[in-house]
Order: sequence, then C-alpha cells, then structure tokens
Amino acid sequence: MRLAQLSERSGVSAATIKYYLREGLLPPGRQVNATTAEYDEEHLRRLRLVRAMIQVGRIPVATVREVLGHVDDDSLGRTIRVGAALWALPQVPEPDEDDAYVRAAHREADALLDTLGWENARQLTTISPAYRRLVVALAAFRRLGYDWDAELLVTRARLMHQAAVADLDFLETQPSEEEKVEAAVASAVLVEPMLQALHRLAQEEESARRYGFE
Amino acid sequence: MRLAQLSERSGVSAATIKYYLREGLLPPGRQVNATTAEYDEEHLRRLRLVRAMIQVGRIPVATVREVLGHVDDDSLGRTIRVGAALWALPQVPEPDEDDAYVRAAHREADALLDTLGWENARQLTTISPAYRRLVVALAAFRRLGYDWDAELLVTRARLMHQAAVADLDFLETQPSEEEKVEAAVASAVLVEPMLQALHRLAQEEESARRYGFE
DNA sequence: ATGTTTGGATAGTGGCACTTACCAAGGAGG
DNA sequence: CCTCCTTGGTAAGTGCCACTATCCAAACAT
Repeated sequence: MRLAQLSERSGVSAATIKYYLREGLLPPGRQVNATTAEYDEEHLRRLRLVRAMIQVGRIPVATVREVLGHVDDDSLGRTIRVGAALWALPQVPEPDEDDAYVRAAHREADALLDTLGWENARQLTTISPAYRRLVVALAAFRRLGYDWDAELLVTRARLMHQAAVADLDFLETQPSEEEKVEAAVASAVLVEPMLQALHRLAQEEESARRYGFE
Repeated sequence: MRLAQLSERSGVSAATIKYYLREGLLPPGRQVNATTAEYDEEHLRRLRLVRAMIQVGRIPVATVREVLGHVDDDSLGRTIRVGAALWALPQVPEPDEDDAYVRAAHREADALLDTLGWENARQLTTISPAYRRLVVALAAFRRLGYDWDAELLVTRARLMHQAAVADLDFLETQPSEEEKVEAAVASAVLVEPMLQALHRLAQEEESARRYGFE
C-alpha cells in the first residue's frame, strides 16, 4: 500500500500522514526506492489509533508519541507497559502545593482512598497523574465554595471502580499481549469520552424526568 | 476592590483579567472615573468559575463566553437555562454521517437508549451534543476493530445514570435558583474531570490488585 | 521522450490563550 | 502648582500547536 492509498483508506490527508511520519507517530514504510515506500495493514491500524487519540481523545501529538513509545517497548512486561503508557496520557496542570485549597484537597483525596480501601492507589499518591488530576478538580470545587459530604465522593468512586473492573475484564478478552496493551490505551482514550457522553446524556434524561422539557 | 486586588485574591494576573474583561467573560466593574473601576465579590466568584472552566475543564474561551451568556439569561426558566448552558459546552467534532462506522454507531446508540428506557434522551438524539459525542466514540472504537456485547455498554450507562442522579440531588441542595444554574455548570465542568480521575485511579488500583506492580 | 506521480523537506497558516508595551487620566507627595 | 507613580484600557506581539501548501528530484507510465 502506498501513502496515497493509506490516506484514502483512513480518510486522513496525505499531508497529515507525512506530518505524522515526520513526528514519529507512524513508523516509516518499507522503502522500495528513493521515491516509493510501502505501507501495510499494521500502519493503517496504527494510523487509526493515532487519529482516535488525537481527535476523540484530544491528546497532544507529543503525548501520543510518548504513549506509543511505551506501547512498542517490548523490553517491558505488559503491566509495566500499560502503566507507562497510561501515565504518559494525562494532561494535568501541576497542582500548586502552596495553595491552601490544594493542600485540603490532598487530605480529602487521601481520606477517600483510605475509606475505599484502595491500598495500591494509596501508595501511588506521590506519582500518579490521575491522583493529581483528582486533587486539582477537588481544589477547584472547594475554591468555588461548594461543599458536600464525603459520602458523595465515595459513592462516585465506587461507581468508577465498577466501570474499571468492566474495563479490565474486557482487556482480558483480547487474544494477544500486543493487543492487550493497545486495547488498554484505546480504552483509556475512548472509554473516557464515552463515559462522559453517557454521563451527560443521563443527566439530560434524569433532568427531563424530574422537570420535563418546559 | 480594584483590578490589582482582584488579581491578587484570585491568583490570576492582571493582564489576564483585562483579557477576560475584553472577551466578555467578566462583566465590567463599576466605573468610578476614567481610570478606576471597582470590582466586588461577585466578580471574584465569576472569575474563579471562569478559571475552573478554562484550566480544569479545558473549555475554550469562546465557549465559556457562550455558556455564561446562558447562565446569566434570566429571561429563561431554570431548566432551559441549564440545558442551554450545558449544550453549549461540549467540543464535539461533527460525526461524518457518510461514514459506515458512524451510521452503525447511530444504530447502536439508539438501541442502547431503547434498552435503557431513556425515552427523553431518545427524543433528543438529533440535537443533543452528548449523543453525538457518544456516536463519535463508538464509531472510533469499531473502526479500531474492537467488539463487545451490548450488555457492557448498558452496564456503563446504568453506572453513569447513578452518577447523574447523585449530581441532580446535589443540585437540589443549592439554595437559590441563581446558584443552581451556576452549580449545574460547575458540575458539568468539574465533576467530569473528577470522574475521569477516579476512573483512572480505579483502573490503577484494580490493575495492581490483579497483576501486582511487577 | 515526456508528462505524471511519488515521498520527503521546508516554510507557512490559522487559531488560541495569553502577555507586553504603551497610553492618557487620576491621585499623592512636596 | 508641578512631578511622579499608579490605574485601567487598547493594540500589537508571542509561543505553541496541528496541520497544510509549496517545492523538489527521482521514478514510473505511456
């Protein structure tokens, strides 16, 4: 398959594919001669993953490169590879540790993990980007003056844990190691927008049930 | 309060506040004379909301302006205002209706809503941005070649519905109409990153439980 | 032999979220 | 009164990012 065909089958413009090649998001094709390169189904698959990450997941190009680097690093075991890939994903503004709201959010998040008995996550609080993202969101909420009891947070966390269990069960159904790693990335990138859409739809549904359309 | 103090109390640079004023994200202060304006607590509150939307929620400035326009439009009833504000939020790439994956995703999404009995949401499929977001994510998944049974989707939707019920219950606790509308926006913008962080943390926890840290 | 297609390199584009530099009008101190 | 600093407002500039347009020479197609 030549670049033009890759473009046609993926719906991505040739110029953009060249850009991705340059940026290292796609491995180079098999060079036939100075002006021709051959691409295969694997390239098409990778290109679709890249597009999904960038367009649906809104991941910056530099981050996509980093994530794919981990995905392809077969010197590592699967768990590590998945972990490394997922940890490269989040686009987290660093919480400002001097801010009182941020410090309070840290305490709240730690208490939450203790209540849930998430002992593994508890050990990751200094390094996990997801933990930092949680802290940033909690701090922003408090800064706006909203208050709620801890139970609300626990309930939501339990819901998300159920979702995570379903995700990992789904991962297990993937046949090969390669595919498991890739599916983990696709899950993180695509399941989250999906959950968000379902959440928003559910709000619309529930809101209409309670208050009608008016 | 003068602009400099507003800047100090919010942690937002004076130049950025001037930018927000220019862009209409903040109402102008009470003009004292040609070179002095007075701002109040309401401005500070609004500024914090704007910051949360932009930094935590990653909402583009133009969208924030539109959302706040709906929030402040007191010619409308609450439900409508909330709806309008939330519908302005999502940054959805329009699904390409000519794409076979997109059409299949439409069918899948419709079937899901039928199964769930979300009759209100079912009526909104032509207009709801959340529905379109769901379709885009489903199509991307299928395009990557992943398959799952419909039950998985239903389970996730039920989880998000529970979360949505909790959200609306929380909204009810807000004392005034004004605050309910604002809280709805803050919820949409901040709860979703929070859920996402909890989801990722839950995945890390569950993954460590199953496979250890290695 | 000639026109077209190829992949690759370079530079440019448009959008966005700020930031910088500047300005005239006020007010404060002498 | 005069000088000097501060104020809010405006216009232009910055840096980043995801492309995209333009060239180019080598290779194929006829």
